Amino acid sequence: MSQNQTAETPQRILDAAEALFVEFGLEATTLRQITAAAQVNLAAVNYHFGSKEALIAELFRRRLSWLNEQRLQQLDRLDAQAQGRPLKPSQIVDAFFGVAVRMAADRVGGGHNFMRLLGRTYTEPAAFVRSFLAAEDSKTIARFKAALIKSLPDVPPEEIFWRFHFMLGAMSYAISGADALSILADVSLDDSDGEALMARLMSFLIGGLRAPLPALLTNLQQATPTPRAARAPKRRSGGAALQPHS
Amino acid sequence: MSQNQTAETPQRILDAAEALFVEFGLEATTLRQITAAAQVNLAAVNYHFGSKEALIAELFRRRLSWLNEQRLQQLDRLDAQAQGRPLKPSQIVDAFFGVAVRMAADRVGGGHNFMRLLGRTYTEPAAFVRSFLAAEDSKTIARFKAALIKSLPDVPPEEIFWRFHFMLGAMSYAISGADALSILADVSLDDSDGEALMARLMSFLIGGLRAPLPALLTNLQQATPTPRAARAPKRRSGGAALQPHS
DNA sequence: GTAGAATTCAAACAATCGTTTCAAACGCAT
DNA sequence: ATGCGTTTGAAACGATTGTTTGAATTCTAC
Repeated sequence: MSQNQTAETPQRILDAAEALFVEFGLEATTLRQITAAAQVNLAAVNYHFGSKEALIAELFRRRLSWLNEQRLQQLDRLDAQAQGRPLKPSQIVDAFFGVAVRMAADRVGGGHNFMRLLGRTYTEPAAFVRSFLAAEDSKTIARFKAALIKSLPDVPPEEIFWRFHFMLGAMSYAISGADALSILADVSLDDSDGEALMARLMSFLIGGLRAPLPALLTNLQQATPTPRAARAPKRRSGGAALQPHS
Repeated sequence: MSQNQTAETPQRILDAAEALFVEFGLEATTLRQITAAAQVNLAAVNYHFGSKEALIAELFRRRLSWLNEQRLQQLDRLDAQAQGRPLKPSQIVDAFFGVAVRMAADRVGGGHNFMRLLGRTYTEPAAFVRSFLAAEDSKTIARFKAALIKSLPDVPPEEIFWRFHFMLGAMSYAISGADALSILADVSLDDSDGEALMARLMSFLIGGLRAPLPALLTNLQQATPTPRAARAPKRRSGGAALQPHS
């Protein structure tokens, strides 16, 4: 037994876990699912990684470090050839989001699965996930925000922060792609073409980033009713609530 | 005992569950947490709702029905006073996203909690959640998409679908707000002003929606390395992987 | 007040979770 | 081949999960 075929056990576990986490979520995916898919023993996860949490952390770390490395290299390249002059916002946006979307377009290497997972994770409730996400991303984000501020001297930094945040959301949903979109659209959209998605997303992002500043001190609330909680009108239609089994 | 103070048991359960789901997620939140927070007996959830899944469904239903009702009313109002002429895209966007953001600004009625939960749920892995999300939203989404298509006759419908999707993502992150933003920004942004957030988001959305169409048949891949999975370089720094307890 | 339905309560249910255990199998230097 | 550290294997661990049970309690109508 134990042919140790091509990849060693930790790699197999990471790859299997990545696919399952996308499908079922971090919490709902069990170690038994993962080890079964990876064709390794159940105890292998705790042996090689120490715990499920450590497995998740390592899973994100190996991809995020590569992703942010590429982003910073791209920004360095642009900075070098700009020779001190401020970059165009579209260049900065492309360096940050373009690398991510191109990674998401990589279906065979697993990048697609990971990016779908990552987009969801920025709003993940689990505290430990957000903590190492922040640790991995903070340096990169800081450099890109600084570049954007320098690139858009007429836009207040706080406004840039928010728009960067909005762009992250748009990218996240763009990568989640057909999953959530199939809810909304009766037609099935073709999201297999990563380059086309990239082009769509990029023009949207630039349009939003360069939009005219909001007139903050304008018309207050319009004729909209107060958004209170809807009192639940009636719960069940038919019979009483006696022992609602099955 | 059993003072049955102000709200009856099902309401108390729904309100408590809503707050806990935002904080810990749908799966990670236990019925014992919920019933303890609502100060009701553990069995009350299964008695009144039938199961945890049914509780979640009812929780989303009571808010979503109200939300989509308001959206459609707003669109009806605009349609009526437009008298057949196509609406401005900003009007349509405001009718759809404005109602949501204003609901998210309602912190006392629980709307804030729910909208944070909703934004995350569109990318939720759990199948049963997405199914009734689709059921609740499909009619509303269809009407708004039709309005947008009519409002933007020069933009291909498929492009509008995608941009609508991007807008949903931006709104989701906008509402998640300071949670995810605190990862990215060292400064603490003030997201307490719902009207200011609304203004920021709306100008971003309109800018993205009205952005020039991407030149789809342009430059192909640039000088970016192939986004393969990074081979995990080294896992642990120090000692061996023998019994890594604690 | 009393009967009967609706609700609440404490306790237990089977199932499944992440984790641990310890012996067996393996890899590899000598 | 021998010895030893590394990895795998099957089985069990305690804890926690959603759910169910059946008796007590409260509520409502007569």
